[in-house]
Amino acid sequence: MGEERAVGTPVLRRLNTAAVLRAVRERAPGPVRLAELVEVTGLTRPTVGQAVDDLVEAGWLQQHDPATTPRRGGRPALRVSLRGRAAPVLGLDVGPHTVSAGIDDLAARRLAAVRRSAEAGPAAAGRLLAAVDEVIERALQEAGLGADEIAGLAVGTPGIVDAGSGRILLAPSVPGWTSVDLSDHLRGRFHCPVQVENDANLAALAVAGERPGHGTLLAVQWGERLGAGVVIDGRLHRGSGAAGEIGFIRPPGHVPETGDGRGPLERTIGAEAIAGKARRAGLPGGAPDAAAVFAAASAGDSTAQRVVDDVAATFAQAVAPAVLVLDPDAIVIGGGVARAGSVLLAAVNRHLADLTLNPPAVELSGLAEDTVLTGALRLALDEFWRRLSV
Amino acid sequence: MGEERAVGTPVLRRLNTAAVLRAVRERAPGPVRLAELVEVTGLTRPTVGQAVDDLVEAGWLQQHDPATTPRRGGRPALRVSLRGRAAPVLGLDVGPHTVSAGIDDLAARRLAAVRRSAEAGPAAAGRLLAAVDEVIERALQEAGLGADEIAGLAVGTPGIVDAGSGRILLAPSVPGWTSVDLSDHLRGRFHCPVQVENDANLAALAVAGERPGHGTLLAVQWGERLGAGVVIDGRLHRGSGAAGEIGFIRPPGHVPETGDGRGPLERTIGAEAIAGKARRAGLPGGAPDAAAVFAAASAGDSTAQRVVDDVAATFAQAVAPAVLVLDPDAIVIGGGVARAGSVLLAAVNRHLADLTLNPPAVELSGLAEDTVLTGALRLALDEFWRRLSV
DNA sequence: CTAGTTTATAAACGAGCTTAACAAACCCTC
DNA sequence: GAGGGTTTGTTAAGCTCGTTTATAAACTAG
Repeated sequence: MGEERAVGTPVLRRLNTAAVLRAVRERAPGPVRLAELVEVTGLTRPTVGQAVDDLVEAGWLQQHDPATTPRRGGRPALRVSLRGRAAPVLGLDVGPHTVSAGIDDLAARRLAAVRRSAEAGPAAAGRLLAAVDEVIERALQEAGLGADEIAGLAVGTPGIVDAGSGRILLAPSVPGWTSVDLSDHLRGRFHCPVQVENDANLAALAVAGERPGHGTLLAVQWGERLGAGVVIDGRLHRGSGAAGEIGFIRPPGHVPETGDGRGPLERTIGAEAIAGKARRAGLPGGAPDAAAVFAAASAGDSTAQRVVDDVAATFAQAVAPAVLVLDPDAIVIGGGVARAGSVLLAAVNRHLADLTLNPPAVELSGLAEDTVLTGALRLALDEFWRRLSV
Repeated sequence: MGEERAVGTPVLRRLNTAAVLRAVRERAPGPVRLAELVEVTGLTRPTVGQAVDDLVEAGWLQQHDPATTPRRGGRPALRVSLRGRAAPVLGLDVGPHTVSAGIDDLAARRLAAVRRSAEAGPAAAGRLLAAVDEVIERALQEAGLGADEIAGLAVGTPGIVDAGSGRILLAPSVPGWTSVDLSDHLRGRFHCPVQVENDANLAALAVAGERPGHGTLLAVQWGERLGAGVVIDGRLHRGSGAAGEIGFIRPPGHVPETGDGRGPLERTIGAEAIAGKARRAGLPGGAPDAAAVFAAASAGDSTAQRVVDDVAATFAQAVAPAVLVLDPDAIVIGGGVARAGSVLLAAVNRHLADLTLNPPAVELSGLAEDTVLTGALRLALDEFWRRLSV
């Protein structure tokens, strides 16, 4: 730790080269004129030239043909861009039913995306692991890459993950999953940094990536299960490892056990519980699912509206203390329930305004199915760049 | 923003000088041999010599008389130490009833500490401001310093403070306080960085300073009012400005308004409310205050024990959602109620264990009355060092 | 008083950035 | 198509800084 040895002129070179690389990255994926880099970095032309030469040599950047540069009435500029293929990263989303893999290049361009379902049930852990290996293989093939070329890897999984070892400590939704050392398994195949992270946390990272600027964000994944991730100034907050587990908040009143490892709030306002509430409230139309309830509420059905309001109130009361302590700029709701639309949003906003000092903006996530995968790729990329600049 | 211009060899000098200063600071307040600095920083002897010369010249360090160095069988070493007086910082704690000021030197040695009471009531804001000016004057006198020598200033005040402007947005406990621009007032007298911060946040910073290492800490101030500060990896979490306002968490059940701006949780388990609960429960001994209730509970009185358990349960239920989201390593309770001792602690621990996945260590703060002042001085010092290394 | 140890000083060297002058390549106008 | 204007690239001199290496200083132990 604290290795800051030998601060001589070579360190300057490293610093400046890193600054140039960062500047190119910020303008990715398009090519950048060297003169532009001079302006942006504040370095002088010879310095930038030297750094670019080094970076091209090392494979980080690629020169563009001067013939193709747009003319602006002077000597044609040299242009460079990130050579994305130089360090692709692999992301994985290991869900209880689905496993997906994606590969992004340095500039966050998607090189491959593969998805595969895996049946649940007994021995699910084993099947999941096999599915993981398969999607990895297919993704590598699709991108035309070997495992050794991968520069970073991040995996999203349900459950609570130990930050240090990467071991999964608690994963009620996948039987046997805690006894699989996923991190170790992957490290056997890849010789790059491997990060295992809770899926809701990665989703939060993906959501934060969509939002401009920094600040505090609470990103809720609301489906059958209920989880959240906290992102502060672009960085994931892990707490002592289990941050964001809002599914285990206990709402007022008695919540019957289900024995499937779900938390009290999940059992009260998870997608399944919402359908149950509607059924008990006598919503016409047989056995509705959560989506049907929200649709009915949107259409004006007063029974459904009461159910939605009840759900929103419970949610707001459950998270209000966390909102008061964390004071996030926004709460973004994703997951299956997020497709509910504005009915739910308005109700949550209304209740939260009543329960907090500084009600955050409550929004629905605009991200589609691949949220966790996107977050995993983002984490892998972030880690990669972080290592570069240290 | 992003000014990183002109990265030439002079930057190296700045970097290395800063590294030397940091190394000296880490060994404060004792003097350090130059040879030791060479070893610690990894720089070479001539470089360290140059940096030390510069720092002595600029007044940051002072040389020690070689005659006084302990002999170790060789040429006597040059030794330097922080010249604390070079940049003292001023801390203020503006409470509703008491105002205190403190001055620390660079090495966090206390140079002055002054306290003064200010009566509440109408026109309290004006009297407070006068008291602030007075304690500042006396502290400066006590330390033998002029206002221009102060290198940093931080103020703790009740209420919610806007991070950008330093304006106080909400302060129910001091009438008229929001219309006083404290930050502006101080900036008129001092030409150093001025930070205004919520008092509970500063207390949290002080508590965090007492704890080794990093991690997530929820520091609760529990007295008549109830507030908290969140410290993550040594840095204060401000959220959008009002983080930690646990007094406004709404516990289950109806909480009558009192119209004095206190939040629902404060009205339920604040010091005054605890006494009220005991009175209503029929605790013998007339009109007890909170301390008496805790004392009776410790002594074995079952009525008092029921009250304490009720209070602890309410507290635990209120903060459990925040604990699940934040997953702090510890909750430290300070303020008047903290003097309750292990009765309260045990009860809170018990209830929290039942309501969270990963129950944090609940502890009592070891800090005395000056918690907020200590935090203010710490914030001012942190800011000062932060500015130096940028 | 000499040997050994620890520390400080000074000069030579090398790496890196900056300045400044100059060259290249292109557009436009006459 | 020749020359001026513009943007960009190239090169060499000069400066700052850290490192290396050799040498001197100051002290203790025996």
